Amino acid sequence: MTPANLAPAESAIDIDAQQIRDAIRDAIVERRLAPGTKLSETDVGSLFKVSRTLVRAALQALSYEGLISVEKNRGAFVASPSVAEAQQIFATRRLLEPVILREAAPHIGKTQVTELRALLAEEERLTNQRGAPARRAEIKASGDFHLAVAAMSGNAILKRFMDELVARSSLVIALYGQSVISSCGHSEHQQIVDALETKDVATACALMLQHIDHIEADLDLRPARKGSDLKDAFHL
Amino acid sequence: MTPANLAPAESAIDIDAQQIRDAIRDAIVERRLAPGTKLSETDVGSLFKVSRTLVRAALQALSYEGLISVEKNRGAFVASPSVAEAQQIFATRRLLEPVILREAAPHIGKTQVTELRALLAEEERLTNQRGAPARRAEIKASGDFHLAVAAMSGNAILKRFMDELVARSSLVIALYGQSVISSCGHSEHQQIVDALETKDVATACALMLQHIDHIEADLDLRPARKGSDLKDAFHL
DNA sequence: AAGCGCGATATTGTATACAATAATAGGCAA
DNA sequence: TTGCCTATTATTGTATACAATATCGCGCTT
Repeated sequence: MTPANLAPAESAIDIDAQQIRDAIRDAIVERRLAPGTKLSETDVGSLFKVSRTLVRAALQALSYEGLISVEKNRGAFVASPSVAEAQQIFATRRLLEPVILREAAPHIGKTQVTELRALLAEEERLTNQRGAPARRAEIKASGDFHLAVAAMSGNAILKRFMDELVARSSLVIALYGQSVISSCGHSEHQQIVDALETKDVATACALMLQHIDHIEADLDLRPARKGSDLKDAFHL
Repeated sequence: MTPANLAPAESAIDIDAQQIRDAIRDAIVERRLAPGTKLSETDVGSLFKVSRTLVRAALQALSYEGLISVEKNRGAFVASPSVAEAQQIFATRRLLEPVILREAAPHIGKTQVTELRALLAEEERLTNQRGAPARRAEIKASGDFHLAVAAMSGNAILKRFMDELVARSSLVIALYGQSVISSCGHSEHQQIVDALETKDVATACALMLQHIDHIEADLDLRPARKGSDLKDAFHL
């Protein structure tokens, strides 16, 4: 499969590695590229009208983020996190997000609440809209909420860690998600903002943990899936 | 300055990007390469007897880790974290290391304690040894202790986050450290292991925070240093 | 003498060419 | 027909060539 669904409107002249990286990352996060999809250097290159050099740079960067895996002499593939990796990703989010919330809380005033509510509004708008593009935008918007909170912590390092975790979460949801319905309960984000607005950090943290639980509850993280249990797959 | 102190014994045939990256990272972490040092692509390439292609790949990877900064059309330099960055690095360690400790604690049994004590013994051996190479090894060993604990958490993602933080901490210490003496109080590591051995996680966390405080206390993180305050520098 | 501008030089950015490895298909033998 | 082996093809890995940009030094001007 040659991904023809990669470059939205990047026909602007003079693409650089960073833009390619962002375009591919967006495509992965919005699930236009399925886990396992091969990203051939020449294909991607011709798509963006650049040489393999820049493509390789972009792919290398994405592999560092854990969004693609490059196999020596075989090429780059959109990552398919194993069950174990999926569990680690969410375990890490459970550990980090409360910490981030506590860090961010002191910096959250009227301005920040307004900013977060704007994100919520956008989420809601997308929820009420139908069609695949809206679903994709919704996935991204849902992640953006978590990232916005992380940014408010004022700690760029934490923000970067969350960038990675949110992006990889999207992959996990693509692989193991069951309900087609939105990945993130929108109302839960709302409740978290409410708690933040009243400076009730403890409640906000509790809600965040519940929220992550709910996301993970929608996942089917049973061991199978890895070819080994073929008989099991047919037996039922 | 062309770094002649980079490749220890890498004359082994067929170096790849990963090895170059590791060699440079070690050189940075062990402070054989000072912050601000320029890493010219051709120089590094001829040093390892590879083309610029591989060097660029290695440099790109290191820039993701925050160990070097690449300026467009100007080249790559060993990073010199600003005061603000330095503070964020340590702030993040203060947030993460207790979390890691709590995660690791359940997995720490006799075997793990033995492993940690072996690291402590190595640290002590180096402390009692004189000469620059021993000092370098000591810096690395001190970081290795923190990384070993992170590894015991069983969470590869947390481990990777700590990899980055420990490496960058080494840069900060190189830049802002005052005492020439060892960066990490060795006895503090020992106390932490003692607490872990008795499953006293709360104490271990408290000791860890104190430990980080002590490291940071040895730093001179006053704003100056950035050229702007020349008059201040001479005034005193 | 100091400052400015311009040309020479060196270094990085990108594309391409070549080498090495893996995937594929076809044919041969059992 | 099935299985294996080989030749072919395609793709990645690495080096090199060329283009673009920045740096440095020289000479000119004021």
